[in-house]
Amino acid sequence: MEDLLNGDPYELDPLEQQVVAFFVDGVRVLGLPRSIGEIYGLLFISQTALSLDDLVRRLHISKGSASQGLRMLKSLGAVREAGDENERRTYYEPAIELKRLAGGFIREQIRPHLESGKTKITRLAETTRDIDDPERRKFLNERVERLETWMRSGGRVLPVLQKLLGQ
Amino acid sequence: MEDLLNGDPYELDPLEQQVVAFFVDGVRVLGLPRSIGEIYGLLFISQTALSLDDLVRRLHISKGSASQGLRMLKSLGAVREAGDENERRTYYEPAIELKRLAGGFIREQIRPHLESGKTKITRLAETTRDIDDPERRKFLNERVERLETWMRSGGRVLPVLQKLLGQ
DNA sequence: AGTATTGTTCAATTTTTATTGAACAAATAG
DNA sequence: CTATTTGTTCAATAAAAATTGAACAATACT
Repeated sequence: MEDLLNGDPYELDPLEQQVVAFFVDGVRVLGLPRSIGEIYGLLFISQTALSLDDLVRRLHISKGSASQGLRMLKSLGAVREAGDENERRTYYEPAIELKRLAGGFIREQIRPHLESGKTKITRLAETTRDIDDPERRKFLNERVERLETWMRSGGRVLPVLQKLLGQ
Repeated sequence: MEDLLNGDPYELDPLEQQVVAFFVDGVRVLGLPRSIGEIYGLLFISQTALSLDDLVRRLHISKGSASQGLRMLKSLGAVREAGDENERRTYYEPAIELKRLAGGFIREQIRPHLESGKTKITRLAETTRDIDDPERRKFLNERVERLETWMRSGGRVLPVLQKLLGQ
């Protein structure tokens, strides 16, 4: 409101835009909304911690988006609240260790699906038992076992992934 | 059209529905459309190869969806055309080796993004060089290096992933 | 006490993405 | 050659997902 004559002083400079765009693309690959990429991107390239209000003003996103975006980023361990405990508002800074980022993503977005997948396969195995035709049942059992193998592989891969990314 | 009195003989039985639902959920995690999961799911649980038309009739999806879905599944190496070269229409069967599935997904969906990411970071590094303030430039260089480290880690992880899933 | 500020929630809206179906091309059958 | 069958393409439509913004709660300031 207090910018007279000249452009909005909160506008992103070209480099900031480039970085934000980079992360917007990045999070889309992970299936996360663009606002997540914008927020993380701006934090990533900022030398100082930013408040929710800073993000709203500089990215031109709504308070709602910023609030929800920050919540998700916190749950992923991708941002943390900056020190200053006695400040009125809270400021955020990015976690930049790949280990932390990958770990959060695996924990929040991948593991739950793996778990629910295992449950569903168990239920599938039960349904398969009720099939009358023995030949059909044999085929189905093979397929269910295949799914179980997939899940086991998935379970084995995640820790390795985390180890490889954490250094 | 030729079903008299009774229900559509093409309707999925409960077990088929369960499997299809499983794959619909599965592909959503990967960021792929539900029709992909439906098609692959039905192929996965079918003892015989199915034609495009079979998929349309049994899943109640349009020819367009089936055609596009099969194209993507072929590009991912997740389905192949069944033998019978002299048949009029082509029949499809699923690839069920995790190695093949993961390999296709990595090749088609992950590697291209990694590559374009590297390119963008190179461009970022160039932009950073033009920054006047030396302190700001130093900070930016650190961040760009961090991104380069991430990409290197990503590049190192993929082959390991493939190896772990292939057995 | 009242008033400002900071942040959350969620129904309404917008934006994005997937799906449909009609038009079309290619290939085979009659 | 004409019909039919098989499959693709893509503009229009429907469905899903993200974003907004107004209402609200909580806390701090005067």
